[in-house]
Amino acid sequence: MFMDVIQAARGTRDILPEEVTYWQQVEAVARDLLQRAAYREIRTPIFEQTPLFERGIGEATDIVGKEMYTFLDRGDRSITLRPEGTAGAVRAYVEHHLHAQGGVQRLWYLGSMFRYERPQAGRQRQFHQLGVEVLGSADPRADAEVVAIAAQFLQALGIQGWTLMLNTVGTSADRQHYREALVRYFSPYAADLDPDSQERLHRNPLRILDSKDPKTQTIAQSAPQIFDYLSDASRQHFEQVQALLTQLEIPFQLNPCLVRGLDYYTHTAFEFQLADLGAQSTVCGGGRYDRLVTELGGPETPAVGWAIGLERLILSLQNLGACAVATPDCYVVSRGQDAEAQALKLAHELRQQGWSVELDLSGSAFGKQLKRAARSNTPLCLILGDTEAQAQTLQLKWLKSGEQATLSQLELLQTADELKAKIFVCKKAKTV
RNA sequence: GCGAGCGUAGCCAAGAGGUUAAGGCAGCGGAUUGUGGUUCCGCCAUUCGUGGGUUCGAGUCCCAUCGUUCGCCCCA
Repeated sequence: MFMDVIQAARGTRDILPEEVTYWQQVEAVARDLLQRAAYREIRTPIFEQTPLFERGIGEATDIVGKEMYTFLDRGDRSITLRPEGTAGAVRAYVEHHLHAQGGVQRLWYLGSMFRYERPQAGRQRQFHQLGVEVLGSADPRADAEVVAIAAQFLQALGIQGWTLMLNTVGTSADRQHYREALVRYFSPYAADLDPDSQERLHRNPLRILDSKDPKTQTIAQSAPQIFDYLSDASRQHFEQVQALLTQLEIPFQLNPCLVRGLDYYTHTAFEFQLADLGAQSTVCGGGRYDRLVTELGGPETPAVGWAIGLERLILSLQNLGACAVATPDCYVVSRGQDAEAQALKLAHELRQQGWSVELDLSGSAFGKQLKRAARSNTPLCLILGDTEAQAQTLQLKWLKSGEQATLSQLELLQTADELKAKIFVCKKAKTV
């Protein structure tokens, strides 16, 4: 090439047509499932005022501390590309007084999120999340419903072998007591902890629990458990969630080390993990966040939700094998000026009747065009040459059997519905 | 942000300082000037991510830079 080719920015990537098939499948399954569960889609801006995330996610979190795409716009406002979806959804909920509609609001969203991180497989700077939020219910059934929908979603996509990790982080009061206990427990071992954990001892001792350092892990094994520091109400909530999941036959694994990274979580915390994703095994993370709505200026509103990382989900889906690609109903081949014009018109009219039609534009020999028709996997091929153009006819060719007949163009359009039924049968036979 | 590996055509890939840069897939053209998935033939990188340097000589060595992959941190 003559010039340097400009590449997609670091941590971003193009989703090419072949892969888009997977995205469409995921989106279709999500829409269907969420609609059946009475969730309503919400679309919020891709950027927000920076303080929304600072307040909502928490100043001390890594996301706010070092991963946000923040910049000043031309009016000197601090703007941030959303690093997650919950803050924006809750902001909209508060701003538009959705709580005034009363009852429970079930929302879902799907879109791009942005975090300034080192890219890896399953981790981009621009990535996509599907998320749900149930606002206005403190009932453990809401926690269970949300988890159940995530499980159903994975199941509907044919993803097996996930592990559901479950924990509770209690209320902020519970957590405060627990935190103190952890500091008391870990302090004598401070010198034996890995450097990261030493640093966390006073800043965020809960995080020490999921350190990957072997020595730290050994020490953490006998650390006090959150379960012993829960209030009766918190404990009861967590036990009910577990009972409900058991009743729904959703297997889970209690993981007292599971600590979610965002400040707003209370009570239930959970993660769905997939074995085939390497270091980025968490495909879905969520939990209850009873304090966030008031934090953002709304009325006291308990809430629970999750987000699924679509890139990771699709990586796993691709490991399962190919996704069915939609093939056209028919492929139109033509040669010669009149025939080419008539073929274009025919394709146009067939599409108007609901057909999906691919028109060969190459102008190359019939042999080449037929070759392409065969490769396109379509059941039917229409052939127009000079002879057909003059007689206003066409050759109708079934590619699998090779059976071919002459038909007037008018006749084709009149019997399009019957033919379409036959095409449907051919396609079905192929996919079986 | 830290550590390590990698970067040769649209894709996979040989190449280990000596020079016309293997091979396969895909693509395009032809054998077959109006009929398909086979076969055969031909074409398809003045250049090895980019920029410097070492050398008589660099895809091969060195440095930088960009990208990518893996791990850490963290998260979806």
